Amino acid sequence: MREAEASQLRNLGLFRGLTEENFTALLQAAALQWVPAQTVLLEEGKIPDSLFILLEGLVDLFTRYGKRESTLTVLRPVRAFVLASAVGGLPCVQSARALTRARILTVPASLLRGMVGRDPAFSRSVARELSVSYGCVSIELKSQKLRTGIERLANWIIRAHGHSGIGNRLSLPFDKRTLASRIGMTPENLSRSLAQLDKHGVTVNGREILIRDHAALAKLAKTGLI
Amino acid sequence: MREAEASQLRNLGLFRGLTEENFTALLQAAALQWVPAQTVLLEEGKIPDSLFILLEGLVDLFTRYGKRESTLTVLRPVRAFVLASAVGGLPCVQSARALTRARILTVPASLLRGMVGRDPAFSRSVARELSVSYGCVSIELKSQKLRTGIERLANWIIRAHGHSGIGNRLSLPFDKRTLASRIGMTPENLSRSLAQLDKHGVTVNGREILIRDHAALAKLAKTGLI
DNA sequence: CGTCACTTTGATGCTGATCAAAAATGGTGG
DNA sequence: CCACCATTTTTGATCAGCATCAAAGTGACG
Repeated sequence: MREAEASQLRNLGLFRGLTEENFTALLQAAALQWVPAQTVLLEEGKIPDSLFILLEGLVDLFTRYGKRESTLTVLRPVRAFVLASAVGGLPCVQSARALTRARILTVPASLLRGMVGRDPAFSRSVARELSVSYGCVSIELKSQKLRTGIERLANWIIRAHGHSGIGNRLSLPFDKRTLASRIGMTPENLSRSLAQLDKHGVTVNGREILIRDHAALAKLAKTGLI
Repeated sequence: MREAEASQLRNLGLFRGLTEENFTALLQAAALQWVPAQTVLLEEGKIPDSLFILLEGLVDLFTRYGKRESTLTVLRPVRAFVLASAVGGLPCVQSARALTRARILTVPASLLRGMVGRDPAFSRSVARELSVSYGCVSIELKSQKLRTGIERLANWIIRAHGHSGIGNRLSLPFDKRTLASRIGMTPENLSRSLAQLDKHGVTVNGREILIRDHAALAKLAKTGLI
């Protein structure tokens, strides 16, 4: 593992409280790999035997229902995932696949469960991380129940701009089909909604998004509510 | 506190691993009360200074968005809630109100946070409880994104029948307006959907539900998927 | 027995899904 | 560098699901 990666891991909320000794043990037991795009990392319903940590690339957490499919969220580095299942020993509630080529670290779940019992600081971190995840899914659920498609889109753009925008510009990190699924609409409707955003201060050109009028967009998104 | 209540608490997954000493300390610091129906217990966005435990009655976890409102879930006893916010020290992502007269125990969040650091068994329980909650919300989100209204209704009936059905009968535990909001539809549509269920082996009469053909209902709900 | 809240029913319209097909895009090999 | 192909995206037409509005029916309770 590269130096930079180890220090990124160390700074991850989840591992910051870990003793040096436990952190070293964790790195010893962990496996590092590059996986190609579209690699399925784990499947819904299975109990994972590892915790996954995304170091580079994007990972899609999705679910299937018959022949329909929906992406629940797209993870960016550096981020641990399936923590709830790995620590709780519970079946995964979603599947995961690499959306791009991705660098993944896997840590044996048994090791983690042991550490949670022994290292109080770590168990606090785990509880905190799970709390944050819980909050994120809840917010997503609220968004799905209370907002219309274009409102969810506006919100997504504002949040995406918040972490990867440059000036008043934003470049879509993945294709529109995935974005549509992420937001909870069909690709056709996403296309139409993006066109509609012109009336709300946003210009779209391919994957490039220009936020001409941030206030108008925020008004559509009803930022502040929820 | 009554004997029965204390033992119910002791058997709650969250507290089962607690040392006798810590459990006693927790009871010492806790406050017990009856609250009337409609009491707002906590509001979205605030950091709760207590963990709540529902001992009797029903509690509605809901959210507002402008003038719209949606109930995210209805809790039954015995169940702890806002654990994520209380332990993580994070703002609540939903509001809570008593749906009926309810018996509520509150435990200072500071006490809990201390225990999470000191008692490894308890921190494991917290992590497990949070994992389960995370799973529940995720399943709810998937249901919302992938199922139609009547499918969600069928699923709700099957699950409700699972925990409070008697024979092939089920009595709605709260009014239809709340159920509609819980499932994610309008009261009008719930009414129509309930009527439609007749074609799927379910007879509805007021709050009484008769499942004539469990297989047909399960087929509609597509149990097994997800 | 009247009032009030809840529920049902009907009519109508919007939001978003589906189907079909054209247009744009991006990658590949000649 | 260009032509070709596959894939993604857009556009248009149509349809289903669901919300909204209005009004009638039902039931609980003082």
